[in-house]
Amino acid sequence: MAEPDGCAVRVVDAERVASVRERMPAERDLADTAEVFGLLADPGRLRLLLGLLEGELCVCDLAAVSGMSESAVSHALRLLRAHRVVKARRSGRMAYYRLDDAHVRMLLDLAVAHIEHSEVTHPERGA
Amino acid sequence: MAEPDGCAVRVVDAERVASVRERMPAERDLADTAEVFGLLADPGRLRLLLGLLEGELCVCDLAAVSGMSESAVSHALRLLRAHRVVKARRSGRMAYYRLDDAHVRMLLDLAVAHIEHSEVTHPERGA
DNA sequence: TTCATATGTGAACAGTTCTTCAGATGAGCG
DNA sequence: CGCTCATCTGAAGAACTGTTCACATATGAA
Repeated sequence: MAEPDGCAVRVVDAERVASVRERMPAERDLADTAEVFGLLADPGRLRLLLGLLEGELCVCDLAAVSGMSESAVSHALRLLRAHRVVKARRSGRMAYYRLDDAHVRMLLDLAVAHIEHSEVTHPERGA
Repeated sequence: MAEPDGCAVRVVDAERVASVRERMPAERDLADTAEVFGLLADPGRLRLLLGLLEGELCVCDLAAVSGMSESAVSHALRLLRAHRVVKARRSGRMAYYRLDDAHVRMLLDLAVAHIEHSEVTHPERGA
């Protein structure tokens, strides 16, 4: 206890601060979580992942679906692959990608639900 | 139908592509969603928001909780405020912030649940 | 093998983001 | 009023990100 923490930061509610800091996840978990959110923080990658929600697609179809160049898609997929968010299945010279992270799928489902719901509550935005 | 879309992209499964594109949310919704994820894609902001999960805190306590400088906290809070993720209550010269977005709270809860769960499934990471 | 095709990669560039520093604002106190 | 303290802000620089272009790899067909 009584960790000085190196920072000369004033504190108002010391008890709350201590309690919140105790529950704060480890730095590594926070970084991992932030990274996952970061993967979803790009409209292009979001389009790719939403496209994969219903099943696997090959790279060229993902390009068609997302409107991105095939190179951009390949770079994006490499990033997603590196984080085990998608998985590739090769068949001949084609590569079929699919979602491979249940947590990310939940986040995507939640996002879709939110978008659809906001189309109800904010119909002025139109389709 | 038969939109050329300007892009000369080959397509393998034209039917799937058409179906997926039909369900694809509007560009604006995708951009909004990506922005929200982007707000959560930073360990510092994540610490601030997790700190607010249990109730409001003033800026200096948020700095203590997150280990960030008060200036960095203020900048982060301004960003979150601009996106209506947090809300400020002023009392004298203090500013008390609290979460103000049910959707973001859900995402945070989901993240916390995932972190706690992964501590069970990957105990080697320790606390 | 040679060719065409599907995907993957590296380098470079533009745009964005995060932090810090210095100072501004604004409230309370004497 | 002048002073202090809590918060906010703008500017500047470093670091990161996403895209493009050119090329590499690899598979299947001829």
